[in-house]
Amino acid sequence: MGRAPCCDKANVKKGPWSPEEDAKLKSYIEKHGTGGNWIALPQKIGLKRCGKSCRLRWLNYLRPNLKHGGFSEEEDNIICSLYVSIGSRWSVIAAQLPGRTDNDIKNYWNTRLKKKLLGKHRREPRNRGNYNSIIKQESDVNRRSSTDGDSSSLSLVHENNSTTQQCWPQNINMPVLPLPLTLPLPLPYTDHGPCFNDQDSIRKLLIKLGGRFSGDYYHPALDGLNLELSDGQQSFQDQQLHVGSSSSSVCTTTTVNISNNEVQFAQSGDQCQYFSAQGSGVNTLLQGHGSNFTPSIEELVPSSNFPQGLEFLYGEGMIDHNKIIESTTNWGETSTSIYHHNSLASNCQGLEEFSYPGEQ
DNA sequence: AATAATACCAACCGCTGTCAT
DNA sequence: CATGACAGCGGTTGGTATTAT
Repeated sequence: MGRAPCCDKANVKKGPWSPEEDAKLKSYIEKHGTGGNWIALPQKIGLKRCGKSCRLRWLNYLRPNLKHGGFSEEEDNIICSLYVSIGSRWSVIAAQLPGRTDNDIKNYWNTRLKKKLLGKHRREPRNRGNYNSIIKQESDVNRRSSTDGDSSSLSLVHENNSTTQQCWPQNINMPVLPLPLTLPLPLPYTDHGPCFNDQDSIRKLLIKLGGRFSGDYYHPALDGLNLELSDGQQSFQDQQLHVGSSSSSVCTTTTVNISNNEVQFAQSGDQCQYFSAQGSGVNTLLQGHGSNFTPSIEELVPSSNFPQGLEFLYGEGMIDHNKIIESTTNWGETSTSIYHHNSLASNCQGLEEFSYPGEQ
């Protein structure tokens, strides 16, 4: 038996919210709170909206202290770092970015950051003339000062500091490999055919980008993108994982335990979060491992309870069953990020061997 | 100027987790 | 323990603005 619908769909308004509806919802919640029951809320207010819709509107738009658009470089860094670390756990990522909603971050990632990753020039932020945009501009306190800030993020600065090609955003710190510096060509972006939307492509890219995620750990086997290690090196403890940016004040410790068919992922620090998964999901998650794996990526991605879709970061056979993996994650270390090397030339190194599916 | 293509983002949908009964 | 209801989450869609042809 399926779940009953949360509302009478026939008598519920859908689509964009009007200013009047926003005002009603906002003033009611500010006065009375949600009452812990979103479903009943619209009736109390006299809105012909689904409770879920009210909740979403409040959380994503009307809630105080929300920021819209205008993501800073620092926020870009954090989003990218966390995406690499934990995948599309947008609510978790949003929790690290005050004033941001998961929906906002998700949209931002899907429409911009992913493309930045491949060096796709993105257009100037648009000034949409609708009602929401007006609100947005009003609340957009931290909008980037100019699109230069954005375009700079698209400029590749070689080690000689000369701007050369569009590549990885300048201040987004991506994993780098201990490779001789070779400037990659800009990655072509297209919405058609093999593209970055393909998770496998993303995985390949990030894996190639991510031969090392900790400067404290180095294995010569990682040189030249040889990511395989022998069986004996499957447990990593107390590896440092630096994520964040220089000005971030958030510091957490991440601990992952994989044992007894259970995965636990805990973070402590300014904000404490705890995740765990167990049962068949873990098996699914961990299945398919082989004898070879990539320790550096395992370091990078301490959470083995990746949600579906994150396994692309590992590739096949990179997680071992019943191993206990501990990793500390320090957010906001003095170094810029998870990826340790902060020159953009380095940031782009990993791209050199990246190729699209079907491409040589 | 008209049309098509692209980019962006608010909102919806459906699933899962949690809690009360 | 089973069931139902709700909250929360992530993926997806649809509308609209902007840009390209």
